Amino acid sequence: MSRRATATEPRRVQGHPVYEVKAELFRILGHPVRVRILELLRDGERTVGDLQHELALDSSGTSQHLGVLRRNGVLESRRESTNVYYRVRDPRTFQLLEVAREIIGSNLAESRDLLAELDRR
Amino acid sequence: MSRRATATEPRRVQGHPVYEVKAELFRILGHPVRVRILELLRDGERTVGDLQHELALDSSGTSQHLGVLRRNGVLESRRESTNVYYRVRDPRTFQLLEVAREIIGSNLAESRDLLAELDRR
DNA sequence: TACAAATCTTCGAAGATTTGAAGGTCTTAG
DNA sequence: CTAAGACCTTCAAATCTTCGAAGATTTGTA
Repeated sequence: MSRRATATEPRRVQGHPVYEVKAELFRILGHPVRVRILELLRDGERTVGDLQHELALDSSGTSQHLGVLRRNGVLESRRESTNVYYRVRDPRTFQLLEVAREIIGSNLAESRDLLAELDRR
Repeated sequence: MSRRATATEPRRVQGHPVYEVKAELFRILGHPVRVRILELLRDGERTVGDLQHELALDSSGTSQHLGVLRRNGVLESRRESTNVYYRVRDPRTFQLLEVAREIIGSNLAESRDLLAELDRR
């Protein structure tokens, strides 16, 4: 035996242990505007102006959040004359949103049940 | 027609629109220590001291991160004499980690392919 | 009761993120 | 070439998060 059982070397991605990269992905998704952007992109690409309008944000805020998502590989964009179209790069990103919704849904159901329980006394 | 097409009222959970609650869940998961805690709990409950040892953290840091996860409904705990055992409340939480891993995996594969592409010139 | 072990809380400094304002770049139409 | 539209960047103030030290609680045991 050359190692203790608990001292497993963590797998790495681009020099960072995987759990850090995962955390970073979640942190990137951890902003309401960015979640909404992803939801708006569920049905396909959209221009910045279009998103900006739906989000009721200014140009700066919209660009900044899109930039965070693009630089971190969640979104990609293409330019068509003066418009820039954004889309989600990996469709599994939507799965994250979907699973999150499910978890939230049943958390809610549980609190409802708990409240009903309390009422009954 | 009583409303414009784009002005849909957002669904709400505990007074917050769903996209905010989703973002919050992701934000909670968006810290390397908290991701590791969840990974350590994949095979069942663990005591605080045990986690603390694996994370190589002090008691304060461990408690604080566990507290964040518990207060937000990701974890739950039970006490057995002086030990507190933590476990993940909803197994779908692991699905989030799993999907994140897949996304990260293929992002990595893509960059590898891109680099190979560049090499070939 | 007094003590030790395990866990939790509080607090302030340091660090990271968000926001909004201002201005910059790029592209096409005229 | 110039103007207008669409998008992006920079910057500093405000806000939020993390970290570590110190101490408080809780529980079982002598």
